[in-house]
Amino acid sequence: MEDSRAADGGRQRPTLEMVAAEAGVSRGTASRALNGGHNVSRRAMEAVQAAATRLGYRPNLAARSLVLGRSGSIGLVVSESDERLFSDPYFATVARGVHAELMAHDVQLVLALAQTPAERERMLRWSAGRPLDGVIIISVHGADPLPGAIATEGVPVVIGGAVEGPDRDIPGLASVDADNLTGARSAVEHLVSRGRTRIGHISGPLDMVVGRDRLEGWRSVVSGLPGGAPQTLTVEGDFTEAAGAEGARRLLAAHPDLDGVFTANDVMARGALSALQQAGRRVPQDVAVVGFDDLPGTEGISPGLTTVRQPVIEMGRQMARTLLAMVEGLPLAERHTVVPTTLVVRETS
Amino acid sequence: MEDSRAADGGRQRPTLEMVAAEAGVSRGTASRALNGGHNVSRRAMEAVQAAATRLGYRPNLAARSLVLGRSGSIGLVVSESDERLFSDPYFATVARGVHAELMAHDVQLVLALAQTPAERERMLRWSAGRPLDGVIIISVHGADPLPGAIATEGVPVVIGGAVEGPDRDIPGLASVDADNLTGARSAVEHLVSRGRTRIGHISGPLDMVVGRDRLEGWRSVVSGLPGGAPQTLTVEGDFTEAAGAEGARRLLAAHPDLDGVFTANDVMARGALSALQQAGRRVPQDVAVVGFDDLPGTEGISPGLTTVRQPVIEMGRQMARTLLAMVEGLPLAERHTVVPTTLVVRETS
DNA sequence: CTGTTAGCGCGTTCAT
DNA sequence: ATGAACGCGCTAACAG
Repeated sequence: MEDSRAADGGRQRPTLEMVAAEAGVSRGTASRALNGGHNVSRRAMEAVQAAATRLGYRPNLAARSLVLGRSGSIGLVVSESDERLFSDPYFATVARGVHAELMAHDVQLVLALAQTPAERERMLRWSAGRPLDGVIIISVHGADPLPGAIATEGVPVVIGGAVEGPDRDIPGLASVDADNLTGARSAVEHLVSRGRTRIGHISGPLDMVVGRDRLEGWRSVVSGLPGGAPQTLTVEGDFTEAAGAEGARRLLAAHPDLDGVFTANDVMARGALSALQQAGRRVPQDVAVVGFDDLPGTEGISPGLTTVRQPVIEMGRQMARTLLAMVEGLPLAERHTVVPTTLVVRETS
Repeated sequence: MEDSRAADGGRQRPTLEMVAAEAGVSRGTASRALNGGHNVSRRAMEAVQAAATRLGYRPNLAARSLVLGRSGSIGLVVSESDERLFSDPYFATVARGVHAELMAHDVQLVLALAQTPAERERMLRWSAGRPLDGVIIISVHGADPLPGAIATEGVPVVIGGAVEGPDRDIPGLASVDADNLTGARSAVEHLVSRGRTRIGHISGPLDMVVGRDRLEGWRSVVSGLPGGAPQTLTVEGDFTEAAGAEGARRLLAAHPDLDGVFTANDVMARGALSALQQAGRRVPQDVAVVGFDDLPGTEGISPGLTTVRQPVIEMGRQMARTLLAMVEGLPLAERHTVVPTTLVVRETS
């Protein structure tokens, strides 16, 4: 098979062996010259680099991974429908933070989707094969077994969001989350301080920890109010604008005297805002609104929205930093990081 | 180093060798048993599978890629800012089509971003290292050298969009595009048939072929109208809603008698729609509007919008099919595919 | 049907 | 500073 050629009608891809031959050195020297260049004479160095350029040499990453036990790339896996992935600015913002940190460390970021059970199974098999040095998983619903399963395969995992249950104790699994409970409380307390007494909540999906945490924050404050925290003051949403609008309508129907709304994210706040206005309510005079997120670059989404800011880009960076540390085998100061939030008061409250 | 252990505090990851030993067969037999199972006795088959399960064996993908010369995954690279990637439903839709087709062929899809020059350089180096069997590139701006460069490295490339210039002749590079010229013409001709005579165009980025093609389609029809196709009837947009609104305002300012607008995509149409209404124009009575795309699931974006439908999901599938064929080394019927569009008339015209 | 062997391309000892 | 040799984990080709 001396004559085996690539399917691309070209000649055989140059290997390190060929570069070495071209440069008149051994493969070992060529390898050293190309990485770091320690213990290599100037002459050899230059000869190798010239040969590599001349031949258009590109190191085969599979071979390198095999010997190094590392691929130099990490994955961002999203357990979410592609619609939401591409429509909710939250994902883009996390990705931006992760991306920024990884670029600084010269590691390649790949995004992958794992929506259906079949895909999650495939994702497990795939990542267990170690094409990635580690994975960041965001938007975890329910008691999703995927993160724990991947971590158990020996692949470091960082979850964007909180981790409950036994997964917390898996050594190869870390997390970065905002302090949703405190953040939600600050939002509702702010509404209370503004004299609001009938405060509804449009929650996130209740199969997500983030949804339950923000709901709990709301409840803990509202339950201290005269009217208490009846079921009817809460509507479950799914973080989409449509859910925000629908939620506001339902709250209004159940409580015409509604004077405040806390939504679990800003996208739903936008939906609520337009529904409230369509219902003839003035914001904030009749009903005050507070959201959650305050993502950079989304001022256009809901101008003047009072909201709870979580530093999403920085959280993304933190996820990446944590993961890289785990890949290096470094000890972590804390496996489960909680980041504080900030209330940002604007015109809607 | 007999005792080298993984950093995850666990024992050595099981290799095929260990599975074979556990099953009491040779590595060759174990390999055959695990893939396809040809020429393997029932007994051996079962023993190997049992051993693999017992040990929690996961094949090392790097090793497999190295010998097979194939990774079993392909990349979708987006030359776009993460904001647009995540905000324009077009990308999600292409991704859905690509994804669907790849899943059917059991190949893993990975998304990667290549925005800045530095990132594009890194992307070239990375893909040349063959971690991917092929690459689909969408949203190509200007005379981007990246696709051609990757193809020249022997990695099959399919471009989502048109290809101009010398890249068309690179054997390892194919493309799938809508018939933008004809599509745009049909949109404008439709407006003309509705009696419109003052038809403006809000274009896509003119550094993209798709932007220029749709503009040209508009021009070819409008230039035959009494008023001709003056510069002022065109505004360059960037496919965002804000650009659509701004574009409509500028068109209105230059041509108060504007009675039709063709936008290069539906997202901009939405922006234009609200700007027109804010300016007191009724749609379609005063100004008729036609967009481009008609992506599934976006009825909520611009209800009742007349538009030029391009079958984006199917185009995504076609990109994947084409790429897979190239990876297999199969001959292509046509390297540069052009897909027809359909005018969909609704209430805005 | 099965075991043995030969690489895939590369980084890294270990001598020199 | 350099070359020779080894092995990463796996599949395929070859004998049996």
